[in-house]
Amino acid sequence: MNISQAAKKSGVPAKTIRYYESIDLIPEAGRTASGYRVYTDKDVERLRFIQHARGLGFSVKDVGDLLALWQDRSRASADVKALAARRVEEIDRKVAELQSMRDTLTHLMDRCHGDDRPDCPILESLAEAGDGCGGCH
Amino acid sequence: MNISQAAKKSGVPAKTIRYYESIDLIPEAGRTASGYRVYTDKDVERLRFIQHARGLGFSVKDVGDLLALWQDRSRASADVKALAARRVEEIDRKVAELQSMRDTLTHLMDRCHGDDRPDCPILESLAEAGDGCGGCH
DNA sequence: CCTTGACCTTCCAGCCGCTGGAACGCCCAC
DNA sequence: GTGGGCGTTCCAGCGGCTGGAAGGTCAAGG
Repeated sequence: MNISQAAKKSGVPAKTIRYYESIDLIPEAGRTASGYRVYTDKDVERLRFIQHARGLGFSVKDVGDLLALWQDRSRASADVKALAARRVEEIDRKVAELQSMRDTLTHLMDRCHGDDRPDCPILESLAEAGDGCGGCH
Repeated sequence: MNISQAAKKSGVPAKTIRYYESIDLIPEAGRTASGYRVYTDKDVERLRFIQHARGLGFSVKDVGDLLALWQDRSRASADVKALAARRVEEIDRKVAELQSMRDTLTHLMDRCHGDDRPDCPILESLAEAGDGCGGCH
C-alpha cells in the first residue's frame, strides 16, 4: 500500500510518516520502481502504536524506547512500567503547574470588575507582584 | 543600567530581553556611545510585568496585548478579564487532556506486573487499542 | 601602559514535533 | 494527450527561547 493509505489506516498523516522516517523512528519504507514508498500491515501496526503512544503524550524519544521494548520479546515489563511511571510524574508536574496558574488567574478575576472602567487588579498584580497576588491580603 | 543588571532585577535573562526586543515585544532599548543597551527602572518594570504574565502561561502575543492594555489608561477592565478568562479555558482544556492521559496510563500500569517477565498490558494496549484500553473490560 | 577577564554586541544554529508550500515526477481515466 | 490526483524532495516556519562563535568594550590590577 502507498503512503496515503498507510496514513488513513494508521491515523498518522503522510507528512508525519515521512518525518518519522527521516528521524529514524521508523525504518526506511520499501519503494516501488518509481520511488513511491510501500507499506505493509506490519508497518501500519507500528504507526498505530506510535500514534497511541504519542496520544498519551510520550515524547518521540520515549516512543522510540517503547517501540524497542515492544519489539524485544525478552523485555521486562518493569521497564515499560517505569517509562509509564515517569510519564505520569511528568503529567502530575504539568497539571500542578497549570492548576497553580489557574488558581492565581481565577483569584485575580474574582477581584476584577470586568466593566468599562480601567481599574484592574489583574494588571496591577502583573505589574507589582512577586507572588502573583499583588499583596492583596 | 546595562542588560545584565536589568536581567537580574527583572528576572528575565539577558538573552531573552534581546529576543523580546527583536520580536518587538518591548521597544528598542537606548544605547551608550559604544552600543551597549541601557535600561531604566521603567523598562525593568515592564520586563517584570512580562515575566509575571509569562509565568501565568500567557503566550507572547497575549502578553503583548496585556502590555498594551496596561499602557492604555482608558482601557476597560472587561478586556483584561476576557483575556484572563480565555487563558483559564485554555488551562482547563490542557488539564482535562492531561488527566485523561493520566487515567489511561495509571489504569494500564495497574494491570502490568512490572517484573522481569515480558508480558505487558501497556504495550498490548498501545499495539491494539483505539480507546487506550485494549478491550480490557 | 598593558593585560586579563568579565561583560557587551551580532548573527547563526538548534531544540521539539510537526506542518505548509514550492517545484517536480508518476499514473490512471477519459 | 491531458487533466488531476497521487507521489517525491527540500526548505521554511511555528513558539519561545537558548547556546555558541566571533568580535568589541570596560574596569581593575600589575
